[in-house]
Amino acid sequence: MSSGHEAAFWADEEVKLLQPGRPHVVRDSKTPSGPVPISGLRGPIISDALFRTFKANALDVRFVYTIDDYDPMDSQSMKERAGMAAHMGKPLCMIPSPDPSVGTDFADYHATRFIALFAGLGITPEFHRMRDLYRSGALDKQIDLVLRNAETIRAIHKRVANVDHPEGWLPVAVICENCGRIGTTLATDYDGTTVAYECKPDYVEWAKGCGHKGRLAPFKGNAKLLWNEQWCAQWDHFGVTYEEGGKDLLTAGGSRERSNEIYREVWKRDPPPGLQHEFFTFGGKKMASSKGIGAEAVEIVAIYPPEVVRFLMLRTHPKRHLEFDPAGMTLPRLMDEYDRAADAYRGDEESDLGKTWRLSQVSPTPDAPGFRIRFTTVASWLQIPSIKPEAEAEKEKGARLTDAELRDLHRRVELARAWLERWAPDEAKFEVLERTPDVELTPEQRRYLSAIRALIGTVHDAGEMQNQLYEAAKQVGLLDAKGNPSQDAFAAIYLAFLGKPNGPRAGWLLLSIDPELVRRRLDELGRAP
RNA sequence: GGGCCAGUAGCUCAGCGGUAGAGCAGGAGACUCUUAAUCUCUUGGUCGUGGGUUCGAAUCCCUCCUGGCUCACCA
Repeated sequence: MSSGHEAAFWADEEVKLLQPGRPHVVRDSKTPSGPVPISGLRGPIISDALFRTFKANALDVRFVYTIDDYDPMDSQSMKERAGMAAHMGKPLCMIPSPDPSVGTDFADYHATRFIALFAGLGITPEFHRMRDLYRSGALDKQIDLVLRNAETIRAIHKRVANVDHPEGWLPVAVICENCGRIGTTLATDYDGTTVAYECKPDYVEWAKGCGHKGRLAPFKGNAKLLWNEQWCAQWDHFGVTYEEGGKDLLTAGGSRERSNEIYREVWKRDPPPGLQHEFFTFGGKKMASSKGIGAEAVEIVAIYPPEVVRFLMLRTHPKRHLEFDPAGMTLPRLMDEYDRAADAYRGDEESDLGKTWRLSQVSPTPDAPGFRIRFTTVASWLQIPSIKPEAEAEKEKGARLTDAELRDLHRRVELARAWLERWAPDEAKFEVLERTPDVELTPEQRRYLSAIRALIGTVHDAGEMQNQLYEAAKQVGLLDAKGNPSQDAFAAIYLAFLGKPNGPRAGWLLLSIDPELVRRRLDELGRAP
C-alpha cells in the first residue's frame, strides 16, 4: 500500500468516484464508420485499465462495449469512395461489406477488424451491437420515454448547446421505408404508438433523402434515438456508472454535456462520471487515419507487442496529449521507458511506474518481468549477421533464458526488424557497402588496414578478432596520448566498410562479411592514394 | 468565440507546497577488448511572463504570451 508515493496514481483517483457496495458498469463504444487509427485504442485501453483497477479495489464491476452500428453513414471521407455516395445516410449495418469474408456488412467489417485486436491486447469487455438492442426492442422503453419528453429535450439542446431544432421535432431517426436512409428523416407527432416522418432531400448536407412521407411505430428497430438520447438510453439500459471519453465529446457545450443534462432532467438520475482523455498528435498534428504511415490501429498492433501498445496508452496521463510518430527514435525510447517501468515494478509494485507496467500487461495478474535485452542492442545485433541473438543474450545474462525471456527476446527481434525496415533513422542503420567508399584516411590508418589483412581468414572467433584488432593498432602505432589504441584505428575499419566512422563491434562486423570482399577492400584502401 | 492540454537540463519527460530530478545525449575515468559494450563519476536549468497567497511555490490563485488539440452541423 503505502510506498512513499502518496501522489495518487490516475487510475486510483477514479476509484474514488465510484460508490462502494453497489454494482458498477464501465462503458465504452465505437462507431464503425471506417478504419480506426491507433489513437482509437486509447479509450478502450484506458477503460480496461480502469476496469481492472476497479476490480482490484473490490468493486463489483462489468465492462460493456457497444458498437454503434445503427448510426447513419455520414463520413465525408467515405463519401468520396467508389460506390459509397449511394449509401450516405443509411445505417452502417445496412451498407455492403468491403470484404464479406471479414464482415457481413460495412459496420460489421470495420467493427470486426477493430474488435479483433481487443483480445490480444487483454481487453475483454462484453460486446453489444446497437442493431441487436434496437431490433430486439430492448430500448423501446427508453425510446418511449424520450419521445414523451421531446419538448424538454429540445429545450436542453437549445440551452446547453444552442442548437435550434424545429418545433415538433422528435429526437428519433426513423429508417425510411422507401430508401432505407436513417440520417435524412425528420420525425414528428408521437401519439404514443407511432410517429410521422418525412425523408427530406435537404435535411443534412452529407446525404439526400428521397422525399417519402409516412407513419410508423418507432420501435423494434424501425428507428434509432439520436446520438445524445441514445447515449442516455444506453446508460439506463446497462446501468452505466463510469464512462471515460475523448475530449471531442466531453468538451463544454459538447455532446456529453447535452446527454448529461438530458439524463438528469428526463431520467432524473446523475450521469456517470469519467475522465476526458486527450488525443494523439502525429508529428505535432492531429492523427488522421486516412493518411500517414503506421497510423492505423490494425497495423501498429500487428507489429508492436501488446504490452507495448498498452504501455504507450497508459504511461501518459489520459488528460495529456500524446505525441506518437512511429518513425524515428520513438520506438527505442518507448522500449527503454517500458524497461524502466519493469524495473520500477520489480523495485516497488505499487509505485506509479510499477502500476503502469502491471496495467500494461495482457494478463491482469502478470509474472514478474525477467531478463531482457535492450531494444537498441537487439537492433544492432540484427545488423551483424554473425550474431545469434539467443546465444548472445544468454552470454549477456550469464545463464539460460527462461521460456518467457526467450519469447520476449523473439518479440523484440521481430519488432527491431520491423523498426529497422520501416522507421529507423539512418544513424541507427548500417550496411556493408558493396563498393569502396570515397573516404579520407590518414597514412597510419592505411597502414593499419593493411596490417589487419592477415587476420582475415585466420582468426574465426569474433572475440579473438576483436583482441587482434586491438593489438594490431598498437603495433602500427595508432595510439592516443595514454598509449592506448586511438579511435582512429577502429574508425578506419568503419569508414572502409560502412562509410562512416562508427559502427558495431569491429570483430563481429568483420567476421560477418565475405572474406574475399574484406581482403579486397583492405588491399585497396591500405595502399597509399 | 467556448473548452482542454502543454511550455522544467541539448532531447523526451517526471516532480505538483518544503533547499531543482530521471533516461538519453555531452564530458571524464575504469575494465591490460576501441564502440551505439559494461561499470563509475560528472557538466548542464534564475522550472514561458508578470502579479498574488504563504514562513516557504516549478508546485496553489489571477493576468498575459507561445504552441497544440477540440467543440460550436452530425455522430
